[in-house]
Amino acid sequence: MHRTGPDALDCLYAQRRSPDITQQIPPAGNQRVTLATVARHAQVHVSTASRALSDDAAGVSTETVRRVRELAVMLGYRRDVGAAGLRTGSSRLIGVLVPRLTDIVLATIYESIDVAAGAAGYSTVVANTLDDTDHRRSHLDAMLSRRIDGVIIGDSRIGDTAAYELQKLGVPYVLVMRKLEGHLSITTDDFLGGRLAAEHLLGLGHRRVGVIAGDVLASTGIERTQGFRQAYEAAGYPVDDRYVVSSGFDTRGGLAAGVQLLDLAEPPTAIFAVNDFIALGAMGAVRDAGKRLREEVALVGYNDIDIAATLPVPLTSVRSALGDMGRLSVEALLLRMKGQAADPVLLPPVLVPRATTVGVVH
Amino acid sequence: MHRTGPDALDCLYAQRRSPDITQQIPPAGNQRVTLATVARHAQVHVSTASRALSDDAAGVSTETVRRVRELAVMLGYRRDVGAAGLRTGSSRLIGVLVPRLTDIVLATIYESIDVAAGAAGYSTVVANTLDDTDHRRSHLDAMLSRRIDGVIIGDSRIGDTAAYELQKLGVPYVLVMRKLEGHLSITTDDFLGGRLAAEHLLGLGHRRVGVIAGDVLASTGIERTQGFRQAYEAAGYPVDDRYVVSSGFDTRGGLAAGVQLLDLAEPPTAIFAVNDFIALGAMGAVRDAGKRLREEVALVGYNDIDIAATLPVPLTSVRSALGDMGRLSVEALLLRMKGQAADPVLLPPVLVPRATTVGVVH
DNA sequence: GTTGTCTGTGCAATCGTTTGCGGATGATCG
DNA sequence: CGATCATCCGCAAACGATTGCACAGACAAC
Repeated sequence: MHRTGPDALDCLYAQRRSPDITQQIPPAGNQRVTLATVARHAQVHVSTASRALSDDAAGVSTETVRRVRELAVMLGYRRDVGAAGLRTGSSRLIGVLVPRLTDIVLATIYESIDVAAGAAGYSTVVANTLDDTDHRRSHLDAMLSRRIDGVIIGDSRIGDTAAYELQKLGVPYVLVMRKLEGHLSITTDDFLGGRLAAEHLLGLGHRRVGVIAGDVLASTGIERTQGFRQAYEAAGYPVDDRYVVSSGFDTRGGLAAGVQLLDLAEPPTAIFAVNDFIALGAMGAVRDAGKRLREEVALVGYNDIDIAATLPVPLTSVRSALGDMGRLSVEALLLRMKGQAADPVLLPPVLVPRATTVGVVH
Repeated sequence: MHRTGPDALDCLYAQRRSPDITQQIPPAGNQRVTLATVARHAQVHVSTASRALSDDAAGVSTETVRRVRELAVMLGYRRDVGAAGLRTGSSRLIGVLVPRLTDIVLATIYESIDVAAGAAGYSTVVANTLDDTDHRRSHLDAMLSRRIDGVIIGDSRIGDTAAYELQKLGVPYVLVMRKLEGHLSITTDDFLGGRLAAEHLLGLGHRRVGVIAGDVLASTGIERTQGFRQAYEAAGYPVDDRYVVSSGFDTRGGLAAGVQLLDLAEPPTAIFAVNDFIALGAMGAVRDAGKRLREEVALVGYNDIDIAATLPVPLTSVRSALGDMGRLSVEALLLRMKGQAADPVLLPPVLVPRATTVGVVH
């Protein structure tokens, strides 16, 4: 037994009543039950069995269909979709590229993609690309080797070639969450979201504000920042470049960027973080600077993930319909896979005010 | 164009310079390049080409290997792993069952699984089972239909049949994160983790404590709770049943359970939440009850996810080596897939004290 | 010169499924 | 009663790769 625990007693605790779990018993002498097996039992040709089991059992008598299907379940037959795909040319597999699944936003989108794809009879494979070209390359290669039917790209960045490559290969694809000039994408209106955040803070009287802008190559961060700055400029309070810092999309990045902003000679009275995790990191920075949230530094996040509402100081955030994005991206992809045209989608965000910006929590 | 935004201008903003992105251009008149294509160009038989491209190009002259490989990349050949799998019987695919990917803990484990599997030449498919029998059934079915080579089960619950079914089918599998009596599992020592939390709170003088125990059917919640209660009992302060409430593993569940605990006639002075998301929800409950964290209600979480450290009030948490769990589960599964025995693993957790329990933050 | 070994290659079967085509059967119609 | 037609089913060829086996040629040993 592999022991790594500091306490042998505790290590033994778990498995002490289990006799032989380290060795898995191989299957009994049962052969794999294939279409031929079913056909043999039903006394029909394998081609007939295949037709009988297909969705529209055309050209097969109802009696035969009944018999074949009954035997199929009795024998525990399971169609080999790989073999079927070899013949039909379709793997019934949709690939999904995300920066990382530990980002709850992408995980949420992926969940809804998987549900929608499943409803349409497709399985999904997801790849963490870590916003890194090599990872994306190798994962995309692996997907193509499995003859993926279509790809949903959730990690596109400016200058990224994945979308172009798929276009060239003729593999249907759709972008979700992040946009890329010239490619079909299903996103929320990040520009508007940034503006909403700005208008909220403007209405509260904040004039000197900072922005934690996220990845400079991701359209989300770019457009949210643009929308925000544009609204502030229009109001007559342009945001100085020194008050806009880029960052990773995670807590760590938010912390570092928050520290940077609060270290300014004249620190901002409010911070707009283009994503809730960044905002969470910024909270840490505010705390470390010995300042109080809202009273001294207001904070607005983006996406309104679940935990935003239950934090010790609930976070004001711009809510985007993540589930809808996922679902709609699948719909668009399915259209393209049928060779039809699909429309880009821009979902409207909504600002949810909470304690990091306003006194009264509702 | 599909318009859902409240502002037509903003809707147009995104795609205004893109002429024809709704319609994807189908591939040019190029045929799929298959092994036969490469063989033809290299003027060898397809079997020779196959051997030349395999890892140990045994029985092929080095000159032929060179020529075939060169042509393969030139022609953009990509081996169809589905077709290969049909012949070899191996899909080079590992299935992963998780309750949900929006749970950062499982997402982290899955990430490390995917990395480790990738390094061994396997792809992974992940399924959200939502701790629901039907979802697990259908996802597992889909995986088996793709002739998965092995399964990593991260969502097992007491009474669940997935592991038994795989055992019966002879499909290699390993449990991760959660245990199940009689099945090989790679976990952290949850019992010890619970004890660590208890000892920490005992040392701080807390005598009347509550536990938010998570899912009553998941070994993680069960053992963490057991370890905790046992330590308190051993110290002479048994935890009354009314102070132990079960919950979902998410923020919402933690909030509800927290409210329940704080509504008791004599509310606990400290709460042990068996997972950080639950702790996050409990934070909300503490806030809603108008109490102060630590001073009036101390809080200990579990797993030490990234955000725990940067919260406005940083969360004391029991850290478990999530990445190691994922990696080790792949190692164990690979062993089993080779028909060898693998040892169960119990990784030691560590308590990280922070502001929700102790005054001095370091 | 026969036998033997070794190396490099081709042949053909195989994995499990789908599907175009044609044959057999029975019903319908004129 | 013969022609026409629909219905049901089997045959065999794919799909793209892998692999046991045979064979041809080179070369060495006896």
